[in-house]
Amino acid sequence: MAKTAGDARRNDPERTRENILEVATQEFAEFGLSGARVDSIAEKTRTSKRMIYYYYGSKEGLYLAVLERAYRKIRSLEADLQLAELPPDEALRQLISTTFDHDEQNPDFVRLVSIENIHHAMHMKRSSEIADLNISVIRTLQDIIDRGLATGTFQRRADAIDLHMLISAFCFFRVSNRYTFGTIFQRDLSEPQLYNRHKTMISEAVLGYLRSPVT
Amino acid sequence: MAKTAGDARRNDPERTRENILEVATQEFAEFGLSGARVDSIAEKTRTSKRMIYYYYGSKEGLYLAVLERAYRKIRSLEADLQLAELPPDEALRQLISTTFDHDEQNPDFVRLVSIENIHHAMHMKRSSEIADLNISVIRTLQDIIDRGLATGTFQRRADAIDLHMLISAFCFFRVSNRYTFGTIFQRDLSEPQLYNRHKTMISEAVLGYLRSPVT
Amino acid sequence: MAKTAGDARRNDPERTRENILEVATQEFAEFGLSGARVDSIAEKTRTSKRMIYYYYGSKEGLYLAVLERAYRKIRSLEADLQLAELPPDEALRQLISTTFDHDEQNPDFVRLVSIENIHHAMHMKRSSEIADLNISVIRTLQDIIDRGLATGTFQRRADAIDLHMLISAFCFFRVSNRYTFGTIFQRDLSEPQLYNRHKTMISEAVLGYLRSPVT
Amino acid sequence: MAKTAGDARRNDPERTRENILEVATQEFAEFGLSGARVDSIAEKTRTSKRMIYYYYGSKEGLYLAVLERAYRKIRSLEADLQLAELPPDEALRQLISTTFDHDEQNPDFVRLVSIENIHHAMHMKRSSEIADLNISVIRTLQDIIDRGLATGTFQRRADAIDLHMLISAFCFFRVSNRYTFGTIFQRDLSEPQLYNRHKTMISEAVLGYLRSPVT
DNA sequence: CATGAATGAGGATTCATTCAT
DNA sequence: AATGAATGAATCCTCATTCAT
Repeated sequence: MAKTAGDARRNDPERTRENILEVATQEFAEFGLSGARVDSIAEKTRTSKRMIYYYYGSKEGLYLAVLERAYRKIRSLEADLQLAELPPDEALRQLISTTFDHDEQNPDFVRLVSIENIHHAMHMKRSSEIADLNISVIRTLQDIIDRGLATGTFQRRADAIDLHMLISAFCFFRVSNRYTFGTIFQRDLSEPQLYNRHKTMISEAVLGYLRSPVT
Repeated sequence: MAKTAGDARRNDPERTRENILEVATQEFAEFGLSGARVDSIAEKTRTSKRMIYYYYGSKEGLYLAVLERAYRKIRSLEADLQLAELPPDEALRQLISTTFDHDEQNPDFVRLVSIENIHHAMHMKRSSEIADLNISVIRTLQDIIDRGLATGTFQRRADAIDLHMLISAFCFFRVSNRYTFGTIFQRDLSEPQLYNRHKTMISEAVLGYLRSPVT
Repeated sequence: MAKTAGDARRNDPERTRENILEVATQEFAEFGLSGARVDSIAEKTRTSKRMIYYYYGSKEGLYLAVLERAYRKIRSLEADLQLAELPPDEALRQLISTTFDHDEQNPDFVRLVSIENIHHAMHMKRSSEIADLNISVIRTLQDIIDRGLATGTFQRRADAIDLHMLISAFCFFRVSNRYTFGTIFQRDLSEPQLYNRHKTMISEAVLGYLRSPVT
Repeated sequence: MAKTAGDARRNDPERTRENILEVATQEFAEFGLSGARVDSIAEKTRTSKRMIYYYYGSKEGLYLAVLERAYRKIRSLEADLQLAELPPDEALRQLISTTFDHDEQNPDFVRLVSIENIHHAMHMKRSSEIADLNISVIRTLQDIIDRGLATGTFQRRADAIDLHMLISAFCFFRVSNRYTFGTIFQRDLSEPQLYNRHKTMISEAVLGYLRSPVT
């Protein structure tokens, strides 16, 4: 009997591994590390619980693999940015827009990061892969700041990492705290009409900060 | 055997309840809802596991009580603000400073809110107490915005809730994402020297936003 | 409803613990540490698997408790020996007889010790209780040796621990190696007629050793 | 691609089988039948887990092969003894010395026998090879006894199998119970200085037994 | 002769919760 | 108001073994 192209079940370990990671990503993002159930993950998989242990060794091993995969995605996204040609303020707007959209479109990632913080980033620290995240975004930001100061667009010599935090904080919070914020203020943060308003707000706030003279 | 007045252990249910909540707050903040262990909480308590069930019914009941207690603290803090007399920009700086300091000094609260978001604010929604959180800060902010526009200090008619989110996001993120951010950027966000720099940054960003004309 | 004397199930933790130990002793002696099944032990108990963990924490914890209990029995037996009044050779014969009978009658103990040796006495070493086994038998033996030399009954100043080993070795081996020895030599070592012959043999060998002059 | 003569890895099944047995011997001796892990054995092998099943069918099959190999070694050793020319007591001393040294130098064998006893010699019984162990040592011993009685060196008509047990017991116990004995009496039985003392002791005890008149 | 992928069945352990007093 | 003992139902994980090539 010839192997048909569609019979990937038995012979495509890479696909099996990926399938496990996809399912696990959702479960961990939904319930957290302790809250997620290996049994539940296995059921939603095309394979069995046994294979999860075969490939990832333990629940924590699986969680780490999920985390690494999530960060790998981001890294490639950040690396793709081509902002060197744009004027500084425009480049910054674009960078903010990218971050904003990313978090908005990847609530699983946002939740995984929240979860990892609950665990004191313990797994991330142990991961050589994630720890090495050479955050290219910082270099990009530094370049924007330098160019902005040179052209006089910006007045303030901001620290690139601080600036990244300012941007990230808002983009991240909108998603991470969607539920409590929405409950308290009866406002659905995923409403489309808030989308542009918020993106503008964070952009203007950041630009406002960089433009304002140091007193 | 007569109960003596000093024997508060057996005769002060209020103290016992409070003691349980204190311990539980730390445990839930540290390990999350599923991660926390009732046994572990009980051990650190001056009373027994049985009492937790006696007073709070279930693990979730205890968690909810912890959450309500955490929000109760905040509410009183926000209500204490006396900013009406200050000029708008000064009032805003003070409000931001208060939020900033609060989150910095209450990492347990920040973590509890993160955890509650992982749970889709499900418990918060069910709590009549928390849902009723009469967010006075919004009224305070609205007043500041109005006064700022009237005096010409601000140019932008911002939405008070949006503004609150802008402020909260940064203050909250600094604490909630301390671990992952610290790991990736090798920067300890609790370092004292960052404290003022960050507080200034968020203040200037918000003020910059309000000052800048709408294009 | 008054507690009846017979209703020991719920209210006699000591009896429950003892019951677990009895069953576990048999299972560990029969199948070894890794071979024994917690489920199987639980089934044979008057209580549930959960209680095993409640009382002993883990399979190893249970195994250690079983081991400690086994040694505790021996210790009290050894301490009961009253040999000071007997002539040295008679005292020695009696001591040997006691050891011989003990091992013959307690194959579970012999097997547990064999098992513990397979584990490099790892659990025993960790047990403060067993490690402290103040082996009174050594003092008894030393006294017999000293008296025998004084009276001229013995010619050889033997080391008490060596002598204990000489005696133990034979008594223990008869039981511990019953199966392989029996299979190879087609001889059932538990046959009653071998009992006296073997007891005499070890006695005479030991006495022969002590009596013979050092060359 | 032609197989080269030197590529023994793929082409020497006998060597592969032997390699598996060597590794398995250590693992079974170290952890027992249930304690040993097929995975662990496979990893330490030059081949794969699948080959173990290919050659030995099952874990028990492998264990049996290990056991048979261990006994095969012994048999050849015992057969090599050339004691007929020596005077009876000297022959006995030599036989004891050989047994003593063998056990001392082959702790793996001693442990395997202990393990097999835990399993009631079940595998040994099923093995036609081991069951047929034509214990030449018994004939040797019988010859020594007979000659000793004839020459008047010995007074006691001992049973050859009993005598073998007496000798084996001590030699075996020294190794099999090394760990528990060492722990209880704080004495390292593998110390070189004990070596001669113990060898002499067992020799003198056995000779003392044979020399002493039956009362 | 050789192998990487796959797995069903079981095994140890944990957890929130309740019982009986 | 308070509690020590007890527990059913998961939950994570492991193990010897087989499949397909």
